[in-house]
Amino acid sequence: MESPKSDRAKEMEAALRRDGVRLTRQRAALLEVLGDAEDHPDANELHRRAKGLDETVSLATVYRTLSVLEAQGVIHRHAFEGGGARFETADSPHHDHIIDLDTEEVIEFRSEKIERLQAEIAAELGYDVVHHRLELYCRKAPEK
Amino acid sequence: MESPKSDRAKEMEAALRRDGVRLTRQRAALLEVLGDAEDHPDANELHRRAKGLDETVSLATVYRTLSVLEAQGVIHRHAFEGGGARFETADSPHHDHIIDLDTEEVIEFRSEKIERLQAEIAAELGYDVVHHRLELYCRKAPEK
DNA sequence: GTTATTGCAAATTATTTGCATATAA
DNA sequence: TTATATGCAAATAATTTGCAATAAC
Repeated sequence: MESPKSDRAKEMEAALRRDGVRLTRQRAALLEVLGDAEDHPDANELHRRAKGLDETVSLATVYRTLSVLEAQGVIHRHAFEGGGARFETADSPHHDHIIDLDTEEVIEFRSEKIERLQAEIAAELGYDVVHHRLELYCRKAPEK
Repeated sequence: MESPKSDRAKEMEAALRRDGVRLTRQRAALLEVLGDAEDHPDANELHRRAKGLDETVSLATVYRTLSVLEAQGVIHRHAFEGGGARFETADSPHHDHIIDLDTEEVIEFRSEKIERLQAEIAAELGYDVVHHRLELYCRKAPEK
């Protein structure tokens, strides 16, 4: 096998068509790049990668398409500390993030317990949680 | 009583002096405003309030002073969704935030359980939490 | 009297938008 | 064909910075 992830690009493509959004050459390149991404790139990095597939993609189109995809719920936009927004496909179940302060690397995790506690706390204060943001800014623990 | 909070301004003043930072007229105004704030204002709002005490305070000085205070750990800077950074004095114990999506209002809460779980999760993945960010974006729950 | 601090205006960074042209459906 | 999308360059928004003037200590 070679690029098992391109299925994600196809799924995103389908979501666009479903909403009557035109699939341009530039968008196809961006979808491919998003589908292949194993990390959490920012708009600039996505632009850089997309240009590798189609030289004509402009940064403005990257931003515009990211907004469309986000509105469709196909990708998620994260505003981690420092720098601009970073993106990931929305096909994996909900999770929160650990950000390695030294490498900028992002690790995903999920905790049912924390999810539950959040809802409980909000409820006690008379609120419903619409969405949340839990980010742990971390350093590698010293060798045990 | 009238302004029981101004003690906070005095404490911040002391922190500045301790580090040999000069207490200018403009900084005094900002400290007063920060000390009196019961909410989580942004730089612009702080500037607006500070000008009420000293017409000569510029927005640039507000930003510069906020940076100094943050570096000293005297105030905290929060980057909630949408708009610019918002600030609060650092004298209350650590807490997280609920942001009311309809009013922009910020409610503070604290959960030992969540704090503990965060540290556990990070440890399992080989990390130490340096700091974190937990924000619940909420709407008022419908009447029971 | 020094040296930090100021206001102002210009610079930065990330992102958005107006407009004439190109293109997907 | 025709409305949607594009690239480019200019516009925003939040924040930072260079510099000559000013004011803390």
